[in-house]
Amino acid sequence: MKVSREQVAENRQRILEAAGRLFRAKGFEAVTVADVMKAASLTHGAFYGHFSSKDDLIVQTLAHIVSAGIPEDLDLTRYATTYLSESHRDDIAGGCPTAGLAGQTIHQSPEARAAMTAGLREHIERLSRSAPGATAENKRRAAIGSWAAMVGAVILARMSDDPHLSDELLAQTREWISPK
Amino acid sequence: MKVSREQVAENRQRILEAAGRLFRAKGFEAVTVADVMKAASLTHGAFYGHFSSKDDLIVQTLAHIVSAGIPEDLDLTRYATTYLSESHRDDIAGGCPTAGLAGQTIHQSPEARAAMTAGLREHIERLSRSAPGATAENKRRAAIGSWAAMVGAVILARMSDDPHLSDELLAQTREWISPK
DNA sequence: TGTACATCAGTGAACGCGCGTTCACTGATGTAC
DNA sequence: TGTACATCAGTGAACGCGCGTTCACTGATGTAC
Repeated sequence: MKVSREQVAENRQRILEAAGRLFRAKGFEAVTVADVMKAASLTHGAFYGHFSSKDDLIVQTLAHIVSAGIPEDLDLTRYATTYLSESHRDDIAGGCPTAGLAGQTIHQSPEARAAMTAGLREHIERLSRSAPGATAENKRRAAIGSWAAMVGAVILARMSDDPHLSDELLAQTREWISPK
Repeated sequence: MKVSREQVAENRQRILEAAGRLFRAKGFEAVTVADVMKAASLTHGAFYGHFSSKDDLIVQTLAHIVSAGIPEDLDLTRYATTYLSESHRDDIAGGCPTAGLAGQTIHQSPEARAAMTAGLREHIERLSRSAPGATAENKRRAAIGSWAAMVGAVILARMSDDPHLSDELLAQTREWISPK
């Protein structure tokens, strides 16, 4: 049955939201179109009214998700503390899309990589503003180095099946970034 | 036709080698059992004589690949320079398995994660020996922080579809790690 | 050392399940009068 | 404002391809005598 224009827009948002969480939690390939639609409380047939293909959904989801959740004005040290927390490590579905999806996006479509790259560029710029350093160049270097360490540490901490090593990765990276 | 014992062992090595390169290049899910066997110059039917399932192949491949390629005695700064080089970024199939597969191993079997964790633990220990710092604790912290940054930077550099940004990620992370 | 035969690694066809995608149909929406 | 009808978002069954896995068969290996 036909639904109202607002309902259509809301359904599309629900699909993107569900896809965002599922992709982060399980990875692009392990999530089926039917999974996403079920999580959005729709049937899978309706999918192609919103997106042209699963690849298209991936691109739209990344574009929808990457820029969300970065605070406009952030303090790098405080951000690192939150980012490298155990609760962020454990919240894969709701956590940083870069940590959750960057490794897999390498093997996705050029459009998907472009969406992630746009998010990365913006992320670095925002971090640069509050990064330590006398010159703009030093600030940018600190932003990039810290961001690489944060993303790497969360990925490794999530991968580790040893809780003690996982906690240590987060704590040591936190302390290693801050005194710099 | 039956083949000699040595041939069997050699075939198994070829399968693991081929799987290692293909998994890194394309990801676990995008590579089929037939792809791997073809790359090893065998037919797909022979696969189950060597491994009990594709999941089993993933575990065996990770165990085979993780500890290989780490120099016994390494200098952290020199290692970082090589690791954060453009040629390492571009050699996904032959490059570091952690950078290539850590993000996806999070979603694999407990055995696969255990194999990667074992490699990670060993890697950190080796890096700790040559890391800067007065105490063992400081050395270990530097090793973990540097390793997280290296892995993160290579993943982000490979993900970026902007060659300039990609090069910058490597160069800045290199410089950010060294002066520490 | 030579021969006969049991073993078993590899072959390639086949199976069956799951997933992306399509499509005829339904019925609420929203527009034309 | 009310009514009639065209539109079109969503439904759910169906399709077809690809992939993991199985299996009957082949023929070289390697062992027993």
